[in-house]
Amino acid sequence: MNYPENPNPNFSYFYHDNINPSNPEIEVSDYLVFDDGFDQEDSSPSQSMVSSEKYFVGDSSSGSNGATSRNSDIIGMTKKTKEDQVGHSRVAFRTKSELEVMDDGFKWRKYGKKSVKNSPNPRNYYKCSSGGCNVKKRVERDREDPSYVITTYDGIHNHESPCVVYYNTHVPLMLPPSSPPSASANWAFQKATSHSSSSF
DNA sequence: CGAATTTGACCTGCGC
DNA sequence: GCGCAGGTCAAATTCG
Repeated sequence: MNYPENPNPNFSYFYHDNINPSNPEIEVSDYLVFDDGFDQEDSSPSQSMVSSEKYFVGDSSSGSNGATSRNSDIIGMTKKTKEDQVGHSRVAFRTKSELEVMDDGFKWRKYGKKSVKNSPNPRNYYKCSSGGCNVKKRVERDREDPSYVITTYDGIHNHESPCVVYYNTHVPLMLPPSSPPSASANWAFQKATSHSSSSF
C-alpha cells in the first residue's frame, strides 16, 4: 500500500483509483445496501445473517429484474441484529477483480477465515484496525463467477479514512471546491449507509 | 521484535 | 435437544 486506501466503494477517489471503469480488471457490478429501519419482507427478522445468495437475488436469480443494468444495481435490505441496536448498517457490493482484498480507504486486520456452505471459496473476515472502530467486512468470491469478489461492510466507521487525510493534503483538486474532503467522504458514506435503500 | 496473518477451536443462533 | 452453519477468538506462525 503506497497510497492511502479508500473508505467506501462509492467514494469518488476510490472510484478513480480502484474501481476505475477504464480498468477492465476491476468494476463494480452490484451494490447493495442494508439499512436500519427497513424490513425486507422475504427475510426472517430473527436471522442474524444474510447469505450471499440473497444479496443478489434480484440480479442473478430472479429473472425479471435481473435483466436490468448490471452496474450499480442496488437492493435495499435490512437485518435486525444485536448490533442494529447501536446503529448498524450493512453495505454489500460485488466487484469484478482478480484481487480478493481491495484498498478501500481503511486499514483492516484479518481475524478469521471460514469456508461457507454451497461455495467452494472461503470467506475472509476483517475488522477495522483503527482503535475503537468496530466496523467489519467480509470478503468472498462469488461462487457463481469466481472473477467477482463480494465485499460486505458491517457498521459505520467512527473516524476518518486515512485516504481522506491523504487527499486533503496531496490531491485537494480532486474534490469539489464547495465540499471539503471529509464532508465529501461523509456524504458518500451516509448516502450509502443510511438512505440508499429508498432512493437508488 | 512488534505487527499482521493463519487456522483450529469455540460460541451462538437457527432449523428440524 | 441436537446438529449444522456462520461468526469470532486466540495461540501459533510469518513477515517486515
